[in-house]
Formats: sequence, structure tokens, C-alpha cells
Amino acid sequence: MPELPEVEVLCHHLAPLLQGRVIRAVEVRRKKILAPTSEAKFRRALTGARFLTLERRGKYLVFTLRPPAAVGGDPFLLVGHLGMTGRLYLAKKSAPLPKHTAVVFDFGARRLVFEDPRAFGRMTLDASALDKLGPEPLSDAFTPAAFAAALRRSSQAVKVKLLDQSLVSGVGNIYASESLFRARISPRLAARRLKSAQVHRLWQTLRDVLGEAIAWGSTLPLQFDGGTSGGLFYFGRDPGAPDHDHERLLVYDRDGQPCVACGAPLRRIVQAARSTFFCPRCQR
DNA sequence: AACGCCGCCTGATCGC
DNA sequence: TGCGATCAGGCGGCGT
Repeated sequence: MPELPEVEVLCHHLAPLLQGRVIRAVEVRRKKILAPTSEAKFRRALTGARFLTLERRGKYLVFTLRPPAAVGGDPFLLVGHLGMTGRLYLAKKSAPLPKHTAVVFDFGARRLVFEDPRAFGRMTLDASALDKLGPEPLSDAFTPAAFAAALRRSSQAVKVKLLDQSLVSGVGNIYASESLFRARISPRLAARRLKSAQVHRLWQTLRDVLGEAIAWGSTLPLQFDGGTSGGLFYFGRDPGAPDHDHERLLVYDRDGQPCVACGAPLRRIVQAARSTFFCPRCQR
């Protein structure tokens, strides 16, 4: 499940590899991924276009492209989201495409593959989702004061509220639980009931947890030749590689295991139809 | 305006 | 052993 840190690492590695590349051909295998953009419009806009920049916004990938010279016009945005199971990688053209390939950009010897088994992801020309995003948690725009003001307006449990992308962008189910554990705040506490010291702790731990996850992800070997997906360059995890997430995360997916801080058994509860993991003793 | 709920998807896992 | 039911979850849309 890619959240802000995973998308950041992907973006960091992929940006220099895409810059300047021209899309020779576009293949769409799952139209739903483009929604609400039509396949015709998508192909028309992207065939012959050149990648200029790639940036992350929340959990979104924001590509800037220049239309082909024959068409002209200003640079435009292509917006990607990996959803639950999306993967994006640059591969040799000879490498087989995965079963749930959604979109392929042909560059000649290589191609950019967007694959997504559950199809919760998006690759679209509609950038409107970006307008609804709250501040970047690692930016100066994300201040304790603004965070506190937003929390005060909500009666929802703080864990649920952290998943609201209009509050702060990029936090998903994993880092919401991890941050609350580190801040020693109960996930069930109503957002508006947090004391000012708790708000400040949560503000700080959010930044710490996300920053550390980026640093951790940056150490992973993301480039390989001959992995299970056959990519020359691979981003978004090799499905055949061991997953070390479990060693790094302190509470996520650790129902019943001892808390690293106090030894009490960690618990799993369900909030807004999503799993929350926490220590009932450390987090009041 | 804020909130709760549903639908979208498929692979993994569970129970019989 | 095989198969159907259940679960997981980000986000948009909708009703309240």
C-alpha cells in the first residue's frame, strides 16, 4: 500500500529516468484506470508528448508533459495514483507485461508500465483531485496551528481523521497507526478532544515517521536486472523480493504481539471499515 | 459542512 | 481437495 513515503521514493528515482523521454505509442489495457478521461482523449494527448517533470503531491504522482511540436500548446499534467496495488516501472520492451497491466507508454527500447491488479489506481488527465488535498506534512505549510485548527473542527476519531486527505495529504492506514503509537495517543480519541500538547506531539511524530520511512525506502535496492517482473529498472517493489515492512513497523499488522515500549499485547480494532493497530496501555 | 456508507476490484485466506 | 464466502482498503459519490 503505497503512502506518501513510498510514492516519494518512487518519484525520486523515476523522475530523472523519465525526463525528456517522448512517448512513441500509448497502450491502454484497462480503461477504467483513466477515468474520467476517455481513452481517445488520453491517447490523443499523450502520443508524441515529452516528459518534462515528475513530482509527488500527497500520494499522487504529478507528471508534466509537453505536447508534440506538431500539436503545440502549453505543457499539461498527467496525474497518477497507485491505489492499493499499483506499480509503475521502466522495463525493457522484451520483458513480458504483467497480467493486470493497465497502461503502457512506449519509449522505443524501453517502456513505462503501470500495472494494478485491483484497479483502484489512476492514470488520468483529470487533475482535479489535487485541488482537494491538504498541506504536505513535510512542508512549512503544515504548521501545528493549522493542524490544530483542522482537528478542532472534527468529531471523528483522530485515526479516521488522519486519513482525510484534505486535512493533511499523504497519510494512509499504515502511517496513521504508526504515528499515533509514537505520539502515545489513542486512535479512538475524538479529533477535537486532543490537548494542545498532543496535537503538537502528533504533528511532530507524523513528520518523523514519514521522514524516516522515506529514508528507509531510499536505502532499498530499487534497480535491478532480471527480477521477477523482468524489468531493467523496477519501482514500486519487486513482487518476488522479501518484504521487510514488518520489521520496520512498530504496530501495523501486529495484533496480539507485545508492544515494543511496554510489552502489553497490541490490539487491532476496526474504524471506518479499516484496521487500526495500537497499544491499549501506551495509547490512552 | 461534516459525516457515514456504498461501490469499485482481485488475490489471499478461511471454513466446510 | 476444492470451492464459495469473506476480507482488505483509497477514494469518489451520494444521502443525511
